[in-house]
Amino acid sequence: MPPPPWRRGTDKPVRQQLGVPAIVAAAMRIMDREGLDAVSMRRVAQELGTGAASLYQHVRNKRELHELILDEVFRDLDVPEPDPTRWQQQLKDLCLDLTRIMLAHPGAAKIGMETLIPTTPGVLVGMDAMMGYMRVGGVPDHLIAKACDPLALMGTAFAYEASLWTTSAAGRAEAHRRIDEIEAYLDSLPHEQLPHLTALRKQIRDEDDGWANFELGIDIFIAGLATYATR
Amino acid sequence: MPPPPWRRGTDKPVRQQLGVPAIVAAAMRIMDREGLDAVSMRRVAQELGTGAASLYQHVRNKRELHELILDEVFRDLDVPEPDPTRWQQQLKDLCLDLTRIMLAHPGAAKIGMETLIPTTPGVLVGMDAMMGYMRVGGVPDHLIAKACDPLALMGTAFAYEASLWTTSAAGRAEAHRRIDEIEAYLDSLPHEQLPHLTALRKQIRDEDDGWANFELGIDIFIAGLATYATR
DNA sequence: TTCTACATACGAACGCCGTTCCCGTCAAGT
DNA sequence: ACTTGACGGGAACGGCGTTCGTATGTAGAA
Repeated sequence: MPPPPWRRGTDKPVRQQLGVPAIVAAAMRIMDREGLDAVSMRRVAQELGTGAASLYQHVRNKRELHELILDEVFRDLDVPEPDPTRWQQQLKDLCLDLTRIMLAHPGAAKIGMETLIPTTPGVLVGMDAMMGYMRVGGVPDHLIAKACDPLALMGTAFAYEASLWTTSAAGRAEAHRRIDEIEAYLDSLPHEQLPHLTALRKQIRDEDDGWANFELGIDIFIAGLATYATR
Repeated sequence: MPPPPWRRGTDKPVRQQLGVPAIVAAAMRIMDREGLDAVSMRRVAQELGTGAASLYQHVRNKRELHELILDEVFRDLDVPEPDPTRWQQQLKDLCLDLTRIMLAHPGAAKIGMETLIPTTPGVLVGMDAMMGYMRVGGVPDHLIAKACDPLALMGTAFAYEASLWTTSAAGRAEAHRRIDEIEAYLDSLPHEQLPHLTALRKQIRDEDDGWANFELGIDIFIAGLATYATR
């Protein structure tokens, strides 16, 4: 039973109850629906029915808000216990999963690239798991510290690139326009210019499936890594 | 003999001679000095002593201007003839060189990441060379088309990340602050949480040299690629 | 119960941004 | 000499991140 109207202090509804979780949730809603560029302080505030200034009580600045989104996304990562007999598969799965969750929230990958060293808990859990797989696989410690970075970078960078054109129909159209441009350019050139690009035109056009492409990239890297393993 | 002063139409000097090369040169000057974010239409126009609107006669929009910068940067790449006996070294050198020139102009890497598929001549020359090395190395054609992408992506992504903190003292300080944050966080946790991250703390802190790190990443990838080569 | 102090909410404003409109001006073609 | 069309650039539109100052609801003190 609601309180009678005359007891309400104001005709305005109850004062907004802001808070970090509400803000992050709103931001993610906007990001998934309209893309990362739409996640501005003003737009998020609007989503919550308030003004931009209010957000600064809970969040230092836009960058911090973005990092909070990234953390939220990483919480979807699940990390099985390392198993020495199939560490390569596990490592690969983790990389693919990492990329998958970023693609599930286009925009997250961009945040991942822009954030120097993500320090939020969700991200650290993922890093720890990745290191674990390499350790049980017998990759030397000094190598792990160095290999972790490019591996995570590959996943993030791929997700970033993919989200550029996967998201919108406009992006996809743009990509095809670009490929056509290149083909036209190749045609306009004497054949001895750019011979390899010319020879591989077919393969490039066929290779439409970016994901298989990426999966292979990870395979290659892990194959290289296994070369260095001692066990 | 110059015309007498009273014959001049205005006291202003001769009409500005704009043009794409002048604009790109000015933009690069600003980028190298103040970073990519400072390369705004207004700022570039100011550098040329004119208004922002004037630039739109020569350049479709800001994105196109950025791509022109990227092309200019890629012109610094030099590409030796492929040599079947040392294709791996050549491939590695190209990747490193690619990354080096991007690091020489911080901001270029960000453009490279943001640009869906760069179609400018300078970039295509680099791609062609990369494919050439793999072909003489006996990497199967269908694989080349797929491997080229992640390889270029690794270089670009690394240069991007590196330029985030290499450029300014502020960035470097930020990076160290982040590492300290992580260490403090690890200390505050029960030991069984994040065990691998904890175990590798030393290696992570020591590994200060990002470049060696990246070089190793490329090595690993090429080692993996050689696994697939038939010759 | 009334008053006070404090944390929070938020309108307004500052100085940026990309882009477009529109008009003045100059140079080349007729 | 006149016309025309391409180019330069001022002003304006709508949006941005962030800060300042003030209003407001609440919790604790008197």
